[in-house]
Amino acid sequence: MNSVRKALLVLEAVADHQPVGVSELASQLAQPKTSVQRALATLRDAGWIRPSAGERTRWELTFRAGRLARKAGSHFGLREVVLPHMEELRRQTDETVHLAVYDDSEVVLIERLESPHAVRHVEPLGGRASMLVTATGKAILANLPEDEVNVIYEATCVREEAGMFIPMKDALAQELAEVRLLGYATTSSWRDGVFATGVAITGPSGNPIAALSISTPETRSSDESRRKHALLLLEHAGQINEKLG
Amino acid sequence: MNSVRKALLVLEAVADHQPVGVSELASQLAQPKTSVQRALATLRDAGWIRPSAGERTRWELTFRAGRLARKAGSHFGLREVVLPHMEELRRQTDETVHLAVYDDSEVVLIERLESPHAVRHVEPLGGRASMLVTATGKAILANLPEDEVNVIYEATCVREEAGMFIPMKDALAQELAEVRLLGYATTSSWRDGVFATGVAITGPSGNPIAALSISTPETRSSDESRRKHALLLLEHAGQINEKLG
DNA sequence: ATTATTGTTCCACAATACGGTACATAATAC
DNA sequence: GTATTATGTACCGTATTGTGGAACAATAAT
Repeated sequence: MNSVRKALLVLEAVADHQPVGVSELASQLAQPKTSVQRALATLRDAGWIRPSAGERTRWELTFRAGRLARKAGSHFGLREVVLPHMEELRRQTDETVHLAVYDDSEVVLIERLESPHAVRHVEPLGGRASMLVTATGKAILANLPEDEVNVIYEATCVREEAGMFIPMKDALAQELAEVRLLGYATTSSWRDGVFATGVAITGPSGNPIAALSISTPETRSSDESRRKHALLLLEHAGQINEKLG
Repeated sequence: MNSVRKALLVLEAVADHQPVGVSELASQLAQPKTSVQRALATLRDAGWIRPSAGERTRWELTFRAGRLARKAGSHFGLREVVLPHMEELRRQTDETVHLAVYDDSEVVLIERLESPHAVRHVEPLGGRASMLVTATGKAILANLPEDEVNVIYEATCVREEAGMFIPMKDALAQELAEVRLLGYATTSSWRDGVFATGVAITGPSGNPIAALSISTPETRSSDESRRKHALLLLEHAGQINEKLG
């Protein structure tokens, strides 16, 4: 189904450049204008894109992808199961609680409950981050087979954004072993002045599908609070895994 | 491009039933098993779905749709532009601030900053609601041409969930006229005990693409706070529209 | 043991996606 | 002002490609 492939590529190209016209897309994708036009018409008929007002037809996404996204990375409505636990975690800690899934060698923040404190750590929803340095990312990595970890490691190196810290391969392996032992991951090297603790959420298959984390400003972080956060996360993750199983 | 249409239907069916097998999908969609299987293989190759572990092959979504969704309803990164204003609004009001887009005759909550108060209004991200009774929905409707409003009205009536309040058509028209005059919409008939004020965000084309709202428990709501919220929203919406233009 | 259901492969047929060419309109250059 | 490029859209004959019935092995239900 070549046409499907092309149509999906067109869809993603529209997402990246919206609002955008046929010709620009065609040159971007190195495809004949006619083919792109056909794909656009089909995607419009299917309700995934719409022409924005104006003389020259510019294409933009509808929210149809959003309907899917709500369910992506979540068998059985991950969010519905996890959200109550996130509320409880915040109540118990008064700190910011994050839920992230992994996609394309990165973690993606899909839900967040914020600390009530004036000083707090805020990340944008939908934001992406390296798996090698975040608490959520390392918690997930620790539950993946070694070869997949390697793939992700390489992919992260390739991406290699400026100023990004990438741990040595053996240092990472050692840390992941420790994470497996403890059951949770921590980081203070992701955002300056933020200490985070994370645990993986594994579906019924045992594969990690998401991770929960608690972030605190280092000024509010102590040995005691770190222990408390780790314990709470482990407890809730256990209950969540139970519910998903 | 019939195949594209079918593939997209399969994709959405997978989203609705994941994890799900070929046969169930085929009967669900009333399509020959072979066609569905072909579509699944293509979607897998394209990276939109993956087989979940297990003997019998069950299909589930990857997070690829999520990548699109982040950009849906937002040319020029709507969220990036709006988020700082939401932060400022919450700082100024200490109340919950919502950002919603509209899709398929409903409003969808895509970003939320919560009130620091113990008593606060919390809606789930990605949640959907009628446009006819929400502050965000009415703010958007007031900026749409009359015929589109009618389409949405009819669609909402058809959906007709149990216990859902649907205003009379002329009452709605009158209210929307008032919203156009004031520039903002209010509601207290959406969630019991919650008063909300909303304004539309119109892109460069003048079409409404999203809406901002402030929600407060009625116990904390007064004539003064309502005036304040409306003014702040209008001010910020103006600045946002400026930036988008 | 028997039956129903599932995921998967094969294949001949024709439907349909393909992309070159063409045309009209709107920005741009001169 | 005209000339020129770039853009969105329509047409059309060819063969590439998607189509769905039938058959298969393997599991689950009876």
